[in-house]
Amino acid sequence: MYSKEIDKKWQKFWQENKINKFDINSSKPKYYSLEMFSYPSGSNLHVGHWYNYGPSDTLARFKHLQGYNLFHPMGFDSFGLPAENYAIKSGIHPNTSTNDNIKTMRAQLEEIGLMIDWDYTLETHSPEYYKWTQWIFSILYKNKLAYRAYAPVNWCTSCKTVLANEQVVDGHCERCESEVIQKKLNQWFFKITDYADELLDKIDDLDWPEKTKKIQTNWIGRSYGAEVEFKTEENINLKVFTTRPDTLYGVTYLVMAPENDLVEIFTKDEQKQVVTEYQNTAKKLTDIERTSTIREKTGVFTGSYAYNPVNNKKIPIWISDYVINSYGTGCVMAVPAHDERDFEFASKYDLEMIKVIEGGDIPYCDDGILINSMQFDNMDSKVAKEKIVEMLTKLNMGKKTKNYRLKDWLVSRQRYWGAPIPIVYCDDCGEVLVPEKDLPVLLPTHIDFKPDGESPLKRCETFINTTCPRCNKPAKRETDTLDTFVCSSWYYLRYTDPKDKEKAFDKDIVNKLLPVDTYIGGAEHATMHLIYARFITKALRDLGYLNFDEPFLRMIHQGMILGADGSKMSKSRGNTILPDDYLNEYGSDVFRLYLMFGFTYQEGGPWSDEGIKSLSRFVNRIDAIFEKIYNTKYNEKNTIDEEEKSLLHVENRTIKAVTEDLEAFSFNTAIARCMEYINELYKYEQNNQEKNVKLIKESFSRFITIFSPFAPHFSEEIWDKMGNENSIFNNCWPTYNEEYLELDSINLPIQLNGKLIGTVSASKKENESSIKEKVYQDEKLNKRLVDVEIIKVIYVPGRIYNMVIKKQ
RNA sequence: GCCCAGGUGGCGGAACAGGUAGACGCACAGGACUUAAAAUCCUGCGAGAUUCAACCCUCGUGCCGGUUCAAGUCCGGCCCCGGGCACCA
Repeated sequence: MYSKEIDKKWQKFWQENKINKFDINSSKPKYYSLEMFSYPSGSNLHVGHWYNYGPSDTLARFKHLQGYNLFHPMGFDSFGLPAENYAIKSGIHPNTSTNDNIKTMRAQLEEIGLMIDWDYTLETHSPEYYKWTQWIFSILYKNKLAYRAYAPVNWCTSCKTVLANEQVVDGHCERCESEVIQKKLNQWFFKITDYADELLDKIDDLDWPEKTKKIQTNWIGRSYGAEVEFKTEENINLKVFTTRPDTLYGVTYLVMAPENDLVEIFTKDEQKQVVTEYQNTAKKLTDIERTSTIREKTGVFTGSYAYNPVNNKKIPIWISDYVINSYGTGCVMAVPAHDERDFEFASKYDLEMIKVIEGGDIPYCDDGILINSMQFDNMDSKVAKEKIVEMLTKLNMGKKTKNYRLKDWLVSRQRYWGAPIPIVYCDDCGEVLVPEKDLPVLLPTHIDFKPDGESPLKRCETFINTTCPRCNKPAKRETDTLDTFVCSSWYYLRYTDPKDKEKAFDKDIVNKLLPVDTYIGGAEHATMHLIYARFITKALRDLGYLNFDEPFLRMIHQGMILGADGSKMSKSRGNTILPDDYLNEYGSDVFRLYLMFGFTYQEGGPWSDEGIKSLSRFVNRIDAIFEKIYNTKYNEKNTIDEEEKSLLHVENRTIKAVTEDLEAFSFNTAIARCMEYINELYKYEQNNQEKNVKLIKESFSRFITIFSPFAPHFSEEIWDKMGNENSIFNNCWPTYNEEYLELDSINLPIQLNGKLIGTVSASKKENESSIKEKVYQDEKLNKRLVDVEIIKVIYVPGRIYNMVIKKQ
């Protein structure tokens, strides 16, 4: 009987016999199977961990059995806020708690029984790792892909740190859900926008969930249009970005964001007071208030005018908070007749509207035929867009351009538990990069953690005070640390040789082992980790450190396991499922089998105690039939008759289906096929007086091999009991035999006008007249065909025989 | 508001490329074994009508319509649920 003791027995065996060892020099084709690494939390593994790592281990073992040189590493994303917040509460140093947690977590991961070579592990908080995270920063810095800027940034009032745009959800912090406000600060950025086009264009090549690709596409948000310059009274060229240059003759005013630096220049004395008041009001609004589409639009006139480059029309310059300063030029040309927002604004302030596209009521926002546009009249919008931009280019008053929603990645954080940014500030030399030989810039260990809006490192004199690497005079260190997403943006590269002391990774080794063949992890990383990792890979490629374009060829998101009540598991609801409880009762394999069988992997769903019981039953059923077959003296025969053919048919169908289902991450149907085989085996065992024992044993042996990735401990135990010397994982994945895949005869559905009226027994290749004969010979079918006129017969061999009759 | 997924028995979920809807499992019911129960094994199990009994008799994949010999699957419109973006000019 299968139990937790069997898990332990084989986990020990695998370790002692180095069954999970990865050999970089193997001549077999590589398969890099990766799951998103975890944050080492203090509590035990939850169902989510099992659901991520269990099924993906099945895939990994399957690939190993198929003859691939499996690379399946595991590590820890160990920098980050939870450890620091815990330290603030408990006084326990993050380094202590993190190391303890990793120890616990690794022991728990080993209890799952994963095919992992723990020689290839990493912890992002160790100096051996973050030295190279700092190195990544250095090479980006040297190549102008990392820069420092004074800019408005997102500030989490509770975490007391800045956040990247990607980490702000509905105006709230992605982690703690506190309100996020705007602050102007000196911060570090990675120039991800340099890669906007490639990140977007290469999405098509990825075998990722369509949804995730769509989210990234929208996040990057490329729009094509034109930059148009409007000369102002002050003889300054005011630039705007528009996707609708075809509506240029309909521009009746310009609007700038209130915080735009140019506002001051255009504000006339008599408008100074209202403008300043408006700017102050706008500043006080939170992002949520300001970007709410329900809010009525507001704005004020600056007092200045500009001239439309195409017809010299004099138009007023307004400011309004419906314009976003960080997108485009922070100034837009307003066409109230053909834009809903401009229409709303113009209606409120009684501004002029000029219709330039033929169509329905204004605001008419679709493309159409131009009117009131001089020589462009009667032209279609699509053509006019090109022609008008051509003219602007000639006039030197505009050009074709594109804009992105994506902004540069803000990577600095005002927190302690992260990789220090390797920069020193010197009074003489300014901003100086710490040279590679001085890396890592170590995090000091004795520190006061209280968050006060500045990096806790700012209070650590021994850390701050240093000498300038360039001139050797006293200098001060950068006290911000790197976003933990920087650490996780390159870990899949470090895995390939995590003990390398000379470099972050070896070019030849990463080129050999990467890209990752399948990457499994949560869908919530679509606009964060998954976009950052792609960017870092592309940047490293361009800097000559590797030669592939994309880190993750295939991506799968696991769903979420809910509580038995159908809602998200939470302590407050009391619907939490603790894997440990079930592990003791049923063993790892049963727990893993249930997670694979009970849900669609990408969907997840509610937990069921009855459900896991059924998988325990299934495992015992396999055990029981195995014992019976191997320990009973049967009346033997050695012929292959109908019964044997039927067993072989189900077996080969199972091998084929399981192979295909695993490729498609359809674990539930794969296990269903295994159940069908066992059911068939029971039938054979019970219904036949004489048995082909040799055939059953061979068949079962192939079955247990394909079952081993799903239930590795149990299968290894059975394999051992069968008298095998080697591990079942030294086996080869069985291939199916075409001969037994097809049955001699099937029940061919017979239809009348597309409705089923019965079946006849036929072979898959039987000709039409033979089927017709069988139909008329069948009493019940024949009865239905009296007095009807068959107009047409559609016969798809092996599929359907449909007779079309005249309707009465 | 826009974009993307999804809606199938009492339940979890299957269904290749349009070709027997409901695989496999749970729950339930009946039977075998047992002194009995549990466990195990076997059988049945979408709804309805009809029937001594049985049946491929009718209906049925969120709703309405269409294409087709044939629709869970394709097309058009709508409803609901989940996710993403949200004044991006």
